[in-house]
Amino acid sequence: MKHTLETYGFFFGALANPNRLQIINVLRQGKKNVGEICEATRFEQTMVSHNLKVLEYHGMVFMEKDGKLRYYTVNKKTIKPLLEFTDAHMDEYCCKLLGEQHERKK
Amino acid sequence: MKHTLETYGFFFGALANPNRLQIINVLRQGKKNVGEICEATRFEQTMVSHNLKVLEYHGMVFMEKDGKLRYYTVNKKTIKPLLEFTDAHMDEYCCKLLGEQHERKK
DNA sequence: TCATTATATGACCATAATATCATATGATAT
DNA sequence: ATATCATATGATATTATGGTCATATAATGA
Repeated sequence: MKHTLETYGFFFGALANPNRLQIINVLRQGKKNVGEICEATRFEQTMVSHNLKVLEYHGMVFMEKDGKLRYYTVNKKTIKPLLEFTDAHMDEYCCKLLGEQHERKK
Repeated sequence: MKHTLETYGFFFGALANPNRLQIINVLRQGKKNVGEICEATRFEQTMVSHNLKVLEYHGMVFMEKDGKLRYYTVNKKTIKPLLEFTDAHMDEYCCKLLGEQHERKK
């Protein structure tokens, strides 16, 4: 751990939100502008913009202007292995626990 | 992504807290019981127990009873590469941004 | 059995995160 | 210059998270 604990916490916090994860997921299919992300997710534009800002700040997505459009791409180098790795962990440890006690409140 | 977005979000949320990260960090040195974790972190016992529960739920730490003591170990298989990977990402993308705009409120 | 030590649990309050609403900026075209 | 479209920003209300306090459980020993 080379950085402060706050920095790590902040970083993981960016991934701790299902809506942001859905945006990431949509971007894994390829480059998309904000409108396309809204369409794919059925999220409001302002919400998407706010969350893209968080993701961009943490280097999880990159932005590229094209006229009045802004295209976003996911940082595959980071996101792909991070999620694959998390998948593997969940397969082994997490899912067998879900539903036991700690069920997240709706 | 094989699991629900909520599950991933919940998982990363467990890592989105500096105190939990500090507990993890202490456990990386080796197996410790709750009292030893309190001593090492200077955290209150109840706070440590609450946070250990979260970490254990997500398979990030394991627990082993020994008399009235409960020893915890970190799940190195998951935590070590996850943190190393995050380090590498931060070296490249994150730290150069810190302090620019999104500084976390105190 | 009772006392003590170690740890966990539940309730509560303060703080932080989040989506939404209203509005602003920026780019293009007319 | 103004209208329009795409996106961003700021404020606010609501919800979620987290630490603390009080208390419970569990194990051991006297």
